[in-house]
This record gives sequence, C-alpha cells and structure tokens, in this order.
Amino acid sequence: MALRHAVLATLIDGPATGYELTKWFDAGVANFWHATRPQLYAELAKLEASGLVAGTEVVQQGRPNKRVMEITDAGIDALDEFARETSRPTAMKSDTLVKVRVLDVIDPTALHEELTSQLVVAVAKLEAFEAVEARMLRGRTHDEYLARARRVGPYLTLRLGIAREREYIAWLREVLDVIDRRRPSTVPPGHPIHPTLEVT
Amino acid sequence: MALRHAVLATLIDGPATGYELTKWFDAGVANFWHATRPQLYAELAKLEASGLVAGTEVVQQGRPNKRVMEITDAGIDALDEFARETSRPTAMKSDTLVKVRVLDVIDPTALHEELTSQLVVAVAKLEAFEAVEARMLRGRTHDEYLARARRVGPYLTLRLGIAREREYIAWLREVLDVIDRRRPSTVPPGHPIHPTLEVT
DNA sequence: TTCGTCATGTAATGCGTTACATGATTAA
DNA sequence: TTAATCATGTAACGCATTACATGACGAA
Repeated sequence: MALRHAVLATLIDGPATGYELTKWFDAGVANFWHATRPQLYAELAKLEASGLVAGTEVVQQGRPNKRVMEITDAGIDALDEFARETSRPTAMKSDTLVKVRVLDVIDPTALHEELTSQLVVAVAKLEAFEAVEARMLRGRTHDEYLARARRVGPYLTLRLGIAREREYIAWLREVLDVIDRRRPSTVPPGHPIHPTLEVT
Repeated sequence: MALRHAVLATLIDGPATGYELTKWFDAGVANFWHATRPQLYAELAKLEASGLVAGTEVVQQGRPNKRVMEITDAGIDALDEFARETSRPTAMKSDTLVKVRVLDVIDPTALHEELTSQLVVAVAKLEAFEAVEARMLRGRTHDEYLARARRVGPYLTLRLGIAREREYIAWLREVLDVIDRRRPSTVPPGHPIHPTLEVT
C-alpha cells in the first residue's frame, strides 16, 4: 500500500509526468522503489482524485500533450502520516538468489550467463549512481554535505544504493569465480567469459 | 511466478512441512525469498497436484498431524528448467527507504523509532546468519569450504545475506546519527535512544 | 489461566505484470 | 526505412496480504 507514497516522495523533488515517473521507477534509477507503467498511471489517477496531486495539461507542438503532476499540501500531509505508520522490514525476493542456492544441483551454464549479464547491469547502475552522487556533492565532502545541505534524504538513500550495488558486484564476481573453478571453463584462454570491469 | 521454485529450492535441503516452511519464509531466516502462510499452503497444494513434490501424512500423538513434503525427480527437473529461463534484476521495494528519502519534509520522530527497531532486528538477524555460517564452516576457512564442500549454493547466498545485513546496520546507524544531529536529541544524557550494540 | 507453539487451511480484497492499443517525430 | 523517444492509457490475469477459522499441548 505504499506505491502512492513512493510517488508522492518522488514528486517532492518537483513536478513530473507519468511518462517521466515511468522511467525513474521502471529503470534502475530509482533505488528505493520499483513500479511499472500501468501501475503508475493508475496510481496517479487515484492520487489526483483524492487531491494529493494536481495535474495540469500541457499542450506541446510536434509531440503528444502531457499531464504534469504536482504534489499538493494534502499530499505532503499524507507523506507525514505515512511516516507515522510503522512498516516492518522489507521482504526479500530474488529469482537469481534462488538459482544460486541450487547451483550444485542444476546445470550452471545458463546461470553463469545470467550472472554475467547482471554484472554488466550492476556496474552500469553503480556508475550512474556515483555520477548522481558527484553532482549532489559538488566538491563538498560527505560530512560537509550532511551538515549543511538543505535536504539530505535523497543523498542518504542514494548512499545505501551505492553500497548495495558495490557489494552485489563483488558477490557476483565471487559466484562466477566459483562456477568457473568447479566446472573448468570451456572458453579459450584470452577470451574471458565475464567482464573484468574495474570498480573504483 | 517463482514462489514455486523458491519452495522447491528449499526442499532440496530435505523434506519439510508447510508449517516449517512458513517459519523459514516468513521470518528473517530466509535470505533469498519471502512468503506468507496462505501462499505457502496454496503453493504446496499446487506443487503436489503437478507431481513436483510428494506429501506424506504423519500421524503424531499429542500434536496435530502433519504433512511432510518431499521434492520429486520431476521437481528437480523443474528447478533445472527454471535456471535456464532468464530473469531480470530484482525489484527494490522498501517503505523505510521512501520515508528516509522524505526525512527533511516530515516529522522525523516516528521515523527515528522505526529505524531504531529495525536496527535491533537487523543485528539479531546478522547474529543468526553468522551462527549458521559458523555451523557450515566447522572450522574450515572460506576458501577451503568453497574448494571442498559438496554443496556451496546455500553458503553463497548466506554470504550475500551477511554482507547486506552488515551494510544495512551501518547505514541505519548513519541515518539515526543524522536525525540526532539535525534535531538535537530531547533524550537526557546517559540514556541513548538507540542501541549501541557492537557488531563483531 | 494465559500465552506460545504446533498444525492446516479458506475467503476477500488489493497489488503487480503482461499484453493490447495508438500515433507523431527524430535520429541512424 | 527502421528503431527509439515521447506520451497515455485499458483489460485480463495472477500473485500477495489480511482477516477468518479451529483446536490441543505445555510452560509460566
């Protein structure tokens, strides 16, 4: 029941269209919530009906018209109320972890490929996160930022996202290594089967 | 559509009743999937109907009877097939992260409490994970275990669970610190508002 | 005597994913 | 000319949560 609040939390940073929200929530950019397009359009309609966001039709030339959504005062109140409710720890769900758990029982070829492609995605995501971090800090140190910045919430969630991504990358490399050692690689030397991208 | 595979992956380690599975999936013990009681009983019924698990009624004295579920050969095949399908990266969803993101806009009192109780839970979870790890290693080093153990899958997933829990604990402490510094504590000195449990 | 554990389910409601549906502009 | 981007939705189906429902045993 928190998609509505995730949307409101995003609109705190400024108005956006359903299309823009789709990209933030669907792509890996959103490190705090995930949602699909139909969900977002449906949720925005409900939020508007209950007065928590206000939409404005913007007519464009050469492009389809768009509806820019803005959070209302009632919307901010709703966020405050949400923060008062207690929610219990987040539920973990990962297809990939299920597969790794049974890695000894199955043919690991396909799993190796999957982990490799996830490694590429994770490295790209980490780089994107670090770019956002640099843009936020603008030369300031971590401590300076926390002490002086007007808003620290987005920075703090980003920090967790970065830490998790780094760790996931290290773990993926370890698992790939284990698979390689257990099932001696059939790849000719000089052609590494998984990327050796450096994380700085 | 992967709850069925998560259940099968658990039954690889030996037969279990719906009740036992409930505890593994519902409590924080399962570091790779989460599911609720009604879901599990429903899924087990479906799995049995399609022959991927076989249930045996066990009559007990002094306690309700139970149905012990065991994975079948067809069940193992289903896992193998599942490993061949590609699944895309896991979707993140966390109420708590949503709240932290808007921490500057809301009253942080309730959030502070929530983070504190999550810290306690996370520390306990980490200790439980580390106890399982010690039991698995039985004195061997990480490398020895990976080289010689018959099955390494459960160990590898546990490793990620441990790493994530450690990091989450560190992050929670950081956020609590930020809240404390920004809204000078109303707690009298000598009575810390959040636990200072050590993670070794 | 009250609470926790063992043990299994159903019913109602709400959340999430996939597929369907359309159509103009711009860059390769 | 093919694909990507901009832009918004509906419909069908399946997954997940919460509440309902029951009942005996053992420990505090």
